[in-house]
Amino acid sequence: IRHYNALLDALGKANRLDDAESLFCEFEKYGLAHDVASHSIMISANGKSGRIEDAERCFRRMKKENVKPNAFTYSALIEAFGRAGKLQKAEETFRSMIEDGVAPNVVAYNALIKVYVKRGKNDKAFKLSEEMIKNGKVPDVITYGTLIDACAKARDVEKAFKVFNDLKKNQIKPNRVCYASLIDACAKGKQPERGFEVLELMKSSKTPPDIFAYNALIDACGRAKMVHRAFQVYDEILIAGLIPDRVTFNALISACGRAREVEKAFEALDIMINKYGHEADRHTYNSLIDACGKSEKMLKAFEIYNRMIKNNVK
RNA sequence: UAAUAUUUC
Repeated sequence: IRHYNALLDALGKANRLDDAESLFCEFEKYGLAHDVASHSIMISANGKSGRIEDAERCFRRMKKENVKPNAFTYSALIEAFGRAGKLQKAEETFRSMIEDGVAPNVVAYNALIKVYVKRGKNDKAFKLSEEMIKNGKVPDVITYGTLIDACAKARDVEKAFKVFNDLKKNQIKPNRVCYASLIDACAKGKQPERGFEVLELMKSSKTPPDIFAYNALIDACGRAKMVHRAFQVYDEILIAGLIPDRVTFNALISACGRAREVEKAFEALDIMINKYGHEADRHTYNSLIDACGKSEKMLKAFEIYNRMIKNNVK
């Protein structure tokens, strides 16, 4: 059964939902009964593909087959509802989890916290993190990472650092995600210098910055219209032996746009395409058009727009 | 065997 579940999961992760569904239905033929993992995999796979109704259907099917959902199942369902923007259903799922006698674990809490953050309900996110402690669950690095991200989205730099300090107070070692989120908070809060400090902190904490951290820092420079420094960070990426990705260039182009440096934006575009082989995506086009607009190069903006349509970028 | 967080906003 484990091998079949693993196969189901692989199909789901390869976005081959129909194949996964077929295999799921053939279990009986092989003399296998679906277990809780089989069902959870199907819920998760459908949820991740944005097929929330199918995910719900899988959950009902599970009940019909008298297989008891566990924490994995509920977490997957909460995540699925969150992805679909259905906050109430996510909350409802969390409650029914408790009613069904399945104690929410850290992952279930984290999943719902994330839904709150996604919906901009930071108060509820923090409240739930406190509630989890009251219920004897220990927030993990993901809990803190999610909360730091919540602060970033609210542009609350001070609170982001406060959460980061809480994390350390609780003897948790911040990982790259936490650092990148913290830099993102500095970016969104327009405090690039603190972002650079966090980058240094990463280095001194034996957590070499990854591309996420660098990209967030480029964005920090961009929002402060510090184009030159943004490109310095880009150089540092290369020195660190990392490969700049499309986000790197999009952030650079966006930075140029904010500072009305259209020429530089196109230089970055050129390097992105011709040196790294990254195709322009909708963010790239957005930033380019924005850059042209800000510099009153409307003709150029229309040209880019047409190129975007031609290349079928949605 | 399955569930949760970060960058281009």
